[in-house]
Amino acid sequence: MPGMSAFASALILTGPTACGKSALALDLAARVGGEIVALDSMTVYRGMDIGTAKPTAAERARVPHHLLDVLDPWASLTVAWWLARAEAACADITARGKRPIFVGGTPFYLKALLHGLFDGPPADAVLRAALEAEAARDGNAAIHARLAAVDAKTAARLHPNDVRRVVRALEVHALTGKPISDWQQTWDTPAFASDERPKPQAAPIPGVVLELPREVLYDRINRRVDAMFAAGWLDEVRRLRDLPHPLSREAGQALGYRELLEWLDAGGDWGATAELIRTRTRQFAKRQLTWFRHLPALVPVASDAPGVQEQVLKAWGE
RNA sequence: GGCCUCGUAGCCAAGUGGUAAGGCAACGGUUUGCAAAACCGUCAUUCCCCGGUUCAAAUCCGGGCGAGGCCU
Repeated sequence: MPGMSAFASALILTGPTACGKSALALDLAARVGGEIVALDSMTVYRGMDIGTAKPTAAERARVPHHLLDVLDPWASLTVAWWLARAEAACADITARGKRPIFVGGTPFYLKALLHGLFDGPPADAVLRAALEAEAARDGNAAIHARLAAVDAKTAARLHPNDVRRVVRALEVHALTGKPISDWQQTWDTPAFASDERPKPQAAPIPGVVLELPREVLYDRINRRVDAMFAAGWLDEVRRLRDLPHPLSREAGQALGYRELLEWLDAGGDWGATAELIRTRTRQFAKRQLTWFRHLPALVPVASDAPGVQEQVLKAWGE
């Protein structure tokens, strides 16, 4: 795993959306001489502030933040790009004698940070489009069968309707001549539990997941979404819509932004739209939780407990 | 008070005599270059209640309760 040294003194603070990560991180950063690196796939975009709960200018003045506002909303983003930037940011922070603190809740990026990515080929837009068209034309089963012919192991673990992953598997095979299952040796997934080959050591970055009772978390999510509306979220989305370029696929799928954009040009029941956004945000939190539950390296800490700061510091080994 | 319509899971809803579609929500899960995305699984021994007809009723009949509409 390249560049692990850049993460040598890093720390992680994660948790589901609206659990109180950012506020806590500010205090923690002051105590450990840290700078914050956003572990987030959406706060990278300029102009997407309210709906992504991006730290404010005042908060950023208190503690330096990295990887915020580094992309125009019409630009695409991938995990690999994020990971490379994160590594560079950490190197920079460390060189200045500070400690990088990853703060955010994008679980896929977190997993990539902890376990690395396999050294395979990046996405090939043209090939991918062709593969997707093929799936649409011949059916999901047909393309899945094609994968089974070249990579039985991966085909067996992917549902035929999981077109996205079937396409990527086919893409990697087409580009490298090797099945993706040969490349994917980095992660310790159950699918490879029986493999004999040695698994690389995961990067030992101390990490904490903030926890909150489900009902409390859901209530905070509902309130925060409403607070975002009150803060002018809809106007922010109007501004994005009036930009010279349309949002990239990645930015356009941000929670709430997608629904608000749809509401702006199709109209409809505002109350229903607001409720849809609250619901989808709760569902996202649920998905985050299933990742966190299965990342044993993370130490759980109750977000609403008195003395959280001390508990997090202790879990970090400080 | 009379007439009509309706009552199926948390919500919407199909089914009008042959053994409870579907959607949403909820809950669980997958996740190696779109991940705030995408995908998968589970979820009514029962159809407002009581009685009747029938080999068989959510479906037909009678009564009750509840909701809505119209009339006086």
